[in-house]
Amino acid sequence: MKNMISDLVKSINHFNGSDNSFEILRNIICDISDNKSLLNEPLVKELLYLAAQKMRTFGYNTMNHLDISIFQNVLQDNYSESTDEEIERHHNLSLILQNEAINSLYTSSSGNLLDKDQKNIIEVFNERPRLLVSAPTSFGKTYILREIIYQNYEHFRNIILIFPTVSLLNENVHEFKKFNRDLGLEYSIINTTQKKFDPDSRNLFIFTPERVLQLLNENPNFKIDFFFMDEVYKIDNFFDSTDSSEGSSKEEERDKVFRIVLYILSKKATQFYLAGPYINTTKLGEGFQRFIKLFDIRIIEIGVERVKKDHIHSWGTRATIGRKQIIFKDNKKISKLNEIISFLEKSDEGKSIIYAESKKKVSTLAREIVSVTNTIEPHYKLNMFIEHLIKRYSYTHRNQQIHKSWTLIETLNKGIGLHHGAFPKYIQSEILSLFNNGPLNILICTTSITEGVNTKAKNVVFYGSSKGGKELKCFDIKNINGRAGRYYHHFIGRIFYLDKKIHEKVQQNDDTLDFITFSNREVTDIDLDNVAINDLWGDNKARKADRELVILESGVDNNVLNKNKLIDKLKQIELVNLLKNKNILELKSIVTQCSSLKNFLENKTIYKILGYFEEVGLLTEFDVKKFGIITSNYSNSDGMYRLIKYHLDSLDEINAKSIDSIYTTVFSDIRNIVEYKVPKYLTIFGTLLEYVCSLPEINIGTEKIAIDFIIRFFEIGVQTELGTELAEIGFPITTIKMLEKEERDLMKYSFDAVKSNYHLLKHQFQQSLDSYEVYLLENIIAEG
DNA sequence: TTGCCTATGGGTGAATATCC
DNA sequence: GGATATTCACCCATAGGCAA
Repeated sequence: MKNMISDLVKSINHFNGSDNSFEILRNIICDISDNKSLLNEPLVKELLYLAAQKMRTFGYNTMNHLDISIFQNVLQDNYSESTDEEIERHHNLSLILQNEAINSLYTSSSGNLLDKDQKNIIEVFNERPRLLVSAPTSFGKTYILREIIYQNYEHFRNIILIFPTVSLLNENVHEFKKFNRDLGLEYSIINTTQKKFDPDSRNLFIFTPERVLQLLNENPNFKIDFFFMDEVYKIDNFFDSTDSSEGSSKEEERDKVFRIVLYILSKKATQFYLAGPYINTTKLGEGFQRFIKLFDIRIIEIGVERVKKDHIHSWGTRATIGRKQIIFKDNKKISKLNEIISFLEKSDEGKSIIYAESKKKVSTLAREIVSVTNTIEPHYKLNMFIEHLIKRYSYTHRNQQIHKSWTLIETLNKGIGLHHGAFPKYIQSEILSLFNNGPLNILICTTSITEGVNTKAKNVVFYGSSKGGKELKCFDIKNINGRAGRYYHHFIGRIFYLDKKIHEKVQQNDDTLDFITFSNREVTDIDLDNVAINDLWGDNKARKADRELVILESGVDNNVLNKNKLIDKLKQIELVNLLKNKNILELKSIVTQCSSLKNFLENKTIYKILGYFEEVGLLTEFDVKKFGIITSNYSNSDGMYRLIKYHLDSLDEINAKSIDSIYTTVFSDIRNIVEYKVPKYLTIFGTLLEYVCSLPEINIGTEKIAIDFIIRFFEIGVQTELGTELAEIGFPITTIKMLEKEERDLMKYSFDAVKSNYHLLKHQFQQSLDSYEVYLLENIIAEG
């Protein structure tokens, strides 16, 4: 304790603003603050306060509930006339003045106290408004964003904020609504492409890259003043391969969307702010360097974390945690994990995330851990949620209720959450919220947890040492580590390594982020289609020229091809030619089939359309069959049951492994095929069909085509206006489908009508919904 | 979907290193 | 020098890729 104080004094004196001295001082502050018993000491309080003020990192004082008043006892004393005391008094007075000076300097115009690094970023932006910031998780990147928007309110009329996932959109919509209201700003906050907006007033779009593309397609000349892109490393698939475990084939990877959106917006808006964690800005690829130069972008790299990270070597026979030690009884990886978990549980060391390498591994690990974990106290909301999962997703098969073999249910009952990309969005976010604010203390997850979602975990345990089949990159490891301890919640985050290789790898820093559009490397055809020839380099220029020639010769209107930016233009041309050569009668019948959902479903039009894609080589015969069966099955009101039943029928034994794999497959199929791929193909088809029909030589009226409605039906899975709105906010789709079937009268209302008359409809809703669903619905209504 | 094949990673025991 | 810890090499189970 005495050592700690003298170390603290020494480090305060040695602090000179360098990363190194910052880290040393931070480690001491965090170590002391993490040990609450030391905090009672008035001297410790004063020193901690001074240290944080000196670092201009005010979060530490907020977390320790320290402010200048801790010095007041000295001030309020009646000083005698002795000279020493006067000096002392003088010293304290100047301390207060100094403190006030610091605070007013670091208080932003919106009234928030900013850390030194945060303030610096805003100043740099105001000097040169194109910025790339690399900063660790929970550094406050969106906090800075709000400050930038506030300071530039006058000339930021239309703003786009880009986040990688829909759940992040919802989180940020909430925050920005509050920001907009609290500071009296006049932005309309728009997060879906369906929502109408007035281009001449102030708009704040909070979109995924896909939604940005759609916005730009529909409003090609729309003026954007400023945009923000979070997790900007996603433009480079080599750098980040988190998505590849999703089972998506190469051509579906998302990096292209990020690249194209960043390319288009950079050319459109003069001001932007790009952010991402752990980007080594001294090792940017050739293409990224050109991008920086071309757009005159300033780079800021924040290397040091605010939270101290304890890296705990757990691959050997023992693990040392501060002064405590675990001596492993067994050398098996799984038993070590169990020992770590029970250590953390017993010593009340906070919430933990366990990293597993695949969805399957998440379930198997869960099953092995659950047997040694203690049962938790009953928790009202958790129980409601479990009841709901059972009610909506469990069925009886061969006289067995399948949820009894569903690992998720078993683990939730024991206070363990599972998290991976396959679960429906609302299940993912409920599990996260039960982990962050509820009774779940352990979360077993894949890289899905790094998708920008914030958690309150203090510990991370590396069980998995790869990602799907692939090797974890240094970047991935850092990103997962970033979840250990959260600034403003913890001083220390712990990372347990069960594999030495992972710990070695995290020390290296050899990942290179590139923007291949501007590089000499071979880019994809889709990149070529969306980039101006003058911006390309190397062989890509010639490739683009060749393609342009083919496109020109085809005679197909380029504006039509541009509407679907993510599909190879040459393939689109092939499709146009295919449709052109069809018999007029066949085209007419397709148009009729697409005129209403009823016709579409009755004629099994989906097979015919997917068949066209097979003809041009975008799909295989197997895909067409599979996509067709799954979408048709799911489009029924008992779609979930049909998909699960299909797998159950071919099952020889009901056990946890087989049931888990059924749920994972069904959930993944719904996300991948029903909600993503099929709508994508239908959208292209719709565009091209309308184009072909409008050609003078064909000339078929297309006014009746309702393909947009059909697409939305598949994409969201529901039919009514109210259902669509509810689905968008994150209400369970299975539940909406049930309501659409059983409560037709109720579902005829508009969302606004339900909102304002909820007290009258309440009873009717309660009859069909389970208590968790009622809770969700009431939350949605309360939030408006 | 199914089944085969390959790559991977975990477990095991022997060999080597390290510590007292 | 002995005991313990760590590393290494090998084997096997398994998951995931791939093709029909």
